[in-house]
Amino acid sequence: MLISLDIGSSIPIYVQLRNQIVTGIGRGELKEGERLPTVRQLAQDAGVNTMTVNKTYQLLKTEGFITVDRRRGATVSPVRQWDERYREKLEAELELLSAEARMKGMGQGEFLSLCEQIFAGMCPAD
Amino acid sequence: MLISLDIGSSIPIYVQLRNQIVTGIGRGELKEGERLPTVRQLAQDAGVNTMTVNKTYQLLKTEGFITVDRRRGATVSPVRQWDERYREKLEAELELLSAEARMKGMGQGEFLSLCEQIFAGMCPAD
Amino acid sequence: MLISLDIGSSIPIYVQLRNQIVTGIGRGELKEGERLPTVRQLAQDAGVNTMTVNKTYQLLKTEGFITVDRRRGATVSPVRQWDERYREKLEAELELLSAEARMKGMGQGEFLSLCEQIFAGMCPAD
Amino acid sequence: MLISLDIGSSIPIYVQLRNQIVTGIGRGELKEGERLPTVRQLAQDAGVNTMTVNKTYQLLKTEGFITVDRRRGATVSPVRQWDERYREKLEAELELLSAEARMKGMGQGEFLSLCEQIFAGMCPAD
DNA sequence: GTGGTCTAGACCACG
DNA sequence: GTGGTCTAGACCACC
Repeated sequence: MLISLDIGSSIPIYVQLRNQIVTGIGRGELKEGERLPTVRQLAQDAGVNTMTVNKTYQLLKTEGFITVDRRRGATVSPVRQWDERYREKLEAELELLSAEARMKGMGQGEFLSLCEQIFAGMCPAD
Repeated sequence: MLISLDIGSSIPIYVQLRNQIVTGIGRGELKEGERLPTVRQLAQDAGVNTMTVNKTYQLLKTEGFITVDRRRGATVSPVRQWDERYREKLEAELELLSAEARMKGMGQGEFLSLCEQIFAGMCPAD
Repeated sequence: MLISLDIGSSIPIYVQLRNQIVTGIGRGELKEGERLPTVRQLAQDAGVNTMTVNKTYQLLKTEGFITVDRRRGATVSPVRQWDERYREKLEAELELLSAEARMKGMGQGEFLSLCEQIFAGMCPAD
Repeated sequence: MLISLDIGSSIPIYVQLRNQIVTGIGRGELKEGERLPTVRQLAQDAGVNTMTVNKTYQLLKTEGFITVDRRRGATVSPVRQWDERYREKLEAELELLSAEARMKGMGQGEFLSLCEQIFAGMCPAD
């Protein structure tokens, strides 16, 4: 998995890391049950402080995306059924993206085909 | 337009305001050329400082969503064609949303029908 | 003379007007002794308040670029010798432009040929 | 780097600061990758509020002249190739300066030698 | 330690 | 009456 951070972005580094790992899992680069790099390893690869990676793993654990075991390290959790709060959050974010796309002159067909292309293209193995 | 802020959210107030205004425009509650509330008015309605609203308007102006005129205040800009940077930003955000949806157990059909429902439902007048 | 204002620019309208008139004179579209439009005429053409145009003419008068006569209206003043204050102002502005050009990756040759092209091209009649 | 502000100037303080920093970089007093003073430090040195300096840094960041890193503060960005919008802005400003110089009785030779002297003299190390 | 955000209140330029 | 700027001082997130 390749990590590319955007220093100078307003998004905190630990959130950028979290997003890249989530995307990596979605893409199938990291599969269910597979181990994530150790905190120290990832910190070295990404060139950041171990505290930062630690925060990322704690966040992913809280969100239910990974399991942290003292012996086996961090592993990808199995897929779970969504809850109502997630659904609302997703809808709000899609609404914002849709509004922006409209204001940038993007039509419905184009927007939806992009959504399909990206969702379908993430994980060809599925 | 109703404004609801989540104090205590990690998202800065001026970004929350920006998002709500963008969504409001996308929904058709604010149309092209229409005036936004004055800085002071919105500040009072939302219960925040004028500088916070000012920051929001500056951001929207930089993004090309509104025009700020010394005489008439802020108005909704006409739709513009997107550029490459926006496209990349949109793709990255959709990829992240798709990955999260997958990991929450959401299938492609469900995800896409949600996208369509939200995009189509924004602005019934179109 | 064509006037094009950029509403939403941080530059005040009366300064934009002043700049366009100065550029117009430099280009030779307005010659020494020639009359400028009346305040009301220019205000109508540019779609601004007469007070704004008035302010522009007062500024140009203060700078010595035009003469305002109650009977003949505003006319372009003859060329004058520069003073030390103008020289310093010009140098400061050129230094800023040079610094920006350098940081945008522009070389000396390119910068100077642009200067020459613009200065020479302004007023072919000279 | 020495900062000298003109209180009472119509140019906002945060723009004056921006201009002086840009000129400083152009002069070679601040080199690529070098750190700028912290917001608080510069605020104290210049005798202005931290928010004013903050605004300056935000502006420089938006313009691509500096990078703001949560860890190391602000650093001078590497030189980038200019885009079309910058070119147009530069041309408009040079046209205005040329017109003013003409009306002040400055000849082409004198104007161009001044341009050369200033551009060449900025950064002797190059 | 850094920058980022926010407030309350003030003053000013612009039109 | 509009937005733009600035201050003084505070608190917070991030690393």
